[in-house]
Amino acid sequence: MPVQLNDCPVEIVLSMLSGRWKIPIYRFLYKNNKPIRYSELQRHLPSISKKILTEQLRELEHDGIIERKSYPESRPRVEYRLSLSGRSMIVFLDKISDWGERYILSEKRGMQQN
Amino acid sequence: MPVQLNDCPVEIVLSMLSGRWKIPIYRFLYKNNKPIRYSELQRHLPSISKKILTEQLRELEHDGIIERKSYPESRPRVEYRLSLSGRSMIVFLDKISDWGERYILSEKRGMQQN
DNA sequence: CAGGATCCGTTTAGATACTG
DNA sequence: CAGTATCTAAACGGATCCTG
Repeated sequence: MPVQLNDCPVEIVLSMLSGRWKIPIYRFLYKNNKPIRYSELQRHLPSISKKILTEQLRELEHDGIIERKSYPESRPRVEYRLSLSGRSMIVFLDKISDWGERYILSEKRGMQQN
Repeated sequence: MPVQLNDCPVEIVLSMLSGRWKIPIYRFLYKNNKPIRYSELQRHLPSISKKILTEQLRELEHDGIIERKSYPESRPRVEYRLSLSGRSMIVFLDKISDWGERYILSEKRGMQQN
């Protein structure tokens, strides 16, 4: 039997963001703030394979962070964008970023208290 | 060649917290707010093996989140506690927790806008 | 007591080829 | 265009036994 993820909200949220490409995908969708095509994501993340891109998008969609809309035209088109709740993650992502910048600076200075 | 982790601070910080037991360990050290022995951690995390516990502690120590102090007495004793910078992670961990609680509530209500 | 060493199954990422 | 399917390799977590 697998060890179940406990019910700590932090662990649940972190697990939703764990995946090699989820933050890069998030950042790209956040910055552009409009529906983005599958092929645009692929072009923007040069070293990702289709299998992985699709996998990460499916997981983000399953967790309600992004929304997917398919336009089955002669040239099939699929667009992704952040959901409202996904977009609201920025409140803590910004805090993480701030902490990270400080941490990285401290490291470079040799961790002198600051 | 491994794909390098890019220089996004969010990715760096999240990678420091990725590991099955890092948040549970963090929470225990944070809550107690004093040096905690290896065996206490082990008792508090019943389903963790020594190998994994040691691994996760080493990584947290390497990333400057916790500090390790060894007392080589007749009965060897090792204590762990959060570093100052580790303890300061609480500012974003609390935000993640808040977001998670809201997200979980929304999920239970069926994602009605809120 | 607090590990280290070894082995092993699962998960994750990636390369490549094929398809509606 | 936007995926599947298949295969391989590396990372991760865990069980078990050994040790200063």
